[in-house]
Amino acid sequence: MLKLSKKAEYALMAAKFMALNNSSGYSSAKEISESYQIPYQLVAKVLQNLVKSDIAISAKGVNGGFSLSKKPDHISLLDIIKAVENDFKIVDCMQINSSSADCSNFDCCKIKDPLAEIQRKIDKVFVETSLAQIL
Amino acid sequence: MLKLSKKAEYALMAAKFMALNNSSGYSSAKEISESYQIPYQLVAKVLQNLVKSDIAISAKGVNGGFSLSKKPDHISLLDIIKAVENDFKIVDCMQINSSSADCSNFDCCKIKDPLAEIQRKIDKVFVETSLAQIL
DNA sequence: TTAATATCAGACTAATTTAGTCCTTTATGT
DNA sequence: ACATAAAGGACTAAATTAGTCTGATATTAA
Repeated sequence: MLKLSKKAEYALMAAKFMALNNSSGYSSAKEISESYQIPYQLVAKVLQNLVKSDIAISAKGVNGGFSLSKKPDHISLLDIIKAVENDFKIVDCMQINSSSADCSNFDCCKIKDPLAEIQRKIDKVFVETSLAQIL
Repeated sequence: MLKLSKKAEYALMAAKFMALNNSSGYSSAKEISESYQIPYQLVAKVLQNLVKSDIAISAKGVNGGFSLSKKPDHISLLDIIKAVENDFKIVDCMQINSSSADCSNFDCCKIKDPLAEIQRKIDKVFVETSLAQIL
């Protein structure tokens, strides 16, 4: 537990691939899938998520593919991970608008506030590391 | 994802309970389960794990239960979490003795080393927070 | 204008992990 | 003896994650 999902891993790898191969135009899902041995359909989904989050741009058709929309040092690991994960929280009640409907311990929980602080520190780790730093 | 397990949450809550009720001798699994609305069997397991990791001591029989073996400021959140989780790693290959048998990307993975650094920072967050700080 | 390539998108299935339960045994105090 | 409580293992249920399938749309090149 406290594990990154495969989607998050693949997103980081795909982003790295695009950063390294930026000069040669678009990188296709197939290319990335083959060179990193990642299931094609999965990495394709992940790349689409990156596009939706404005981390990458895409081009359809022959010679199409994906390309980063920003410089690697302007993309944090948190940007990338949040593009593919809908909840990057150590406990459910860290979600915005969380209430007692989401957690049976909501009202009697004694560790919420300390965990919020932990959450903040973890976010910080991922915000402070840029894609450029993992190339 | 990147979520703490319920076991980890319950372990933190149970540890906090024991810290707060230290003066009144042993805290039983039943007591903790009822006051925090945690399934009895689960918190019992978690408490047994804390004993195995020398974070708590136990006493069987009437008036028995569990009690912290150290002062709260000498117990880190990582101590508590590791007592109930066997892998507190953001990716599988951070496990000791990990090899290409555990990850199909082991050899071609380009994000291993950077993630190891992230892992180190996350561990630091949990090591540096003591049980005393969440009371 | 047809064929090939590639993204987009959603539903679906399979696999794995996590959460929770049940049952039996062992120990201890009254 | 009896009630209480931890120890421990096997098991089931629920939820999440990983991966697949199918079809649509857009673009380039022959």
